[in-house]
Amino acid sequence: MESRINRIKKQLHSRKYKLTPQREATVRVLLENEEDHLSAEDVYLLVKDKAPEIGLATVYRTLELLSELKVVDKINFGDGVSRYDLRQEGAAHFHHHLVCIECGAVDEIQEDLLGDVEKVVERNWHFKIKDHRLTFHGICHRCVNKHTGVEQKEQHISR
Amino acid sequence: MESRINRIKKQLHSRKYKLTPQREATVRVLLENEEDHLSAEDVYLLVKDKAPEIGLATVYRTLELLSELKVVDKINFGDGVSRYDLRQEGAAHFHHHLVCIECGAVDEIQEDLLGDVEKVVERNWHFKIKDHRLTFHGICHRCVNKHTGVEQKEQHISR
DNA sequence: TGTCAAATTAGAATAATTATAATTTAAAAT
DNA sequence: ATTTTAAATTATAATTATTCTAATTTGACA
Repeated sequence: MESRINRIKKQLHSRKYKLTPQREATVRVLLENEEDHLSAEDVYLLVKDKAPEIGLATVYRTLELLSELKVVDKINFGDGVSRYDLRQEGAAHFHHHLVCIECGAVDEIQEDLLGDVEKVVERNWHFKIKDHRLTFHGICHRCVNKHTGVEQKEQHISR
Repeated sequence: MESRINRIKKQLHSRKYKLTPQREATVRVLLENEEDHLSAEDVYLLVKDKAPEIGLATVYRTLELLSELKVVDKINFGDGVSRYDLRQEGAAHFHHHLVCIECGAVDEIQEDLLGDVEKVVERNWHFKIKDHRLTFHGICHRCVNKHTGVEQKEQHISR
């Protein structure tokens, strides 16, 4: 964990930014909650434990900065809040997500499944791909198991 | 166009909703701007020409309703606003998008390129897919042509 | 025609995010 | 060590998008 923070520190320095105590506390929260998809508000509340004097605006600014550096990705699952998701170190692309329309769980797929699709898109649409966002909406393995076949037909997306 | 509206009308009726004048005006705006990715505010301003007395809240409610019926899809490209995109009639899945990080253009891919990927996901993650969202970020064919090879390396995402 | 539920309206309220102005911090230069 | 300077932070205000509320209107149908 310390080494990971150090590498992020170097990334910041290489772009002439500093790793201030507030920024460090924010990064630690993200590392400690790598599995989750935290909103800025969520991060703020967690960071307050480490650095009670921090302001919400600073958290927003820090997350924005980390986005720029590709340390986190900003993503929106349609519930009106932006969420911030740590990118695997060195990953060229954002990972994929499985959003359960029943229980709301968000699972991650770290493998890149889009290699072939991207080749097709670049060739046929003459579009130079830099990154991608892929999210599947459906029923997660936990909820599938909870169900009989009949009930599964009645699901639909809602807010 | 009229027949398309009629079919939407039937869809509404089958769920016990009415096609009120406000709803019809909203649907017309969406049909007339099928290529675009309008925000609720955009739709509101356009609908006002047809039905000046309409309220913004009604537009939101109508768009929400059309989402439920899968006539439109609600999508967010990360700029803080939800946008509403007409679904091709009868399409089982949402279409894909190409977002240009340089000029901001959003192009559509109507073909479903995810068939194989979805099979893998359903099998390996035991996830029952109902729908998907796929967006590529990169440089569109128009901007690629504007550029020399060198300049292309300098692009990055910003807000 | 009267009744009733659904839909709409204007405007208030809420929630997320960004901007502002004053203050603090910390590195670099003297 | 002190001064300088730019960057960063804070508290708070402002803005923007979206949803809620209460009162009113509409329209199908008994």
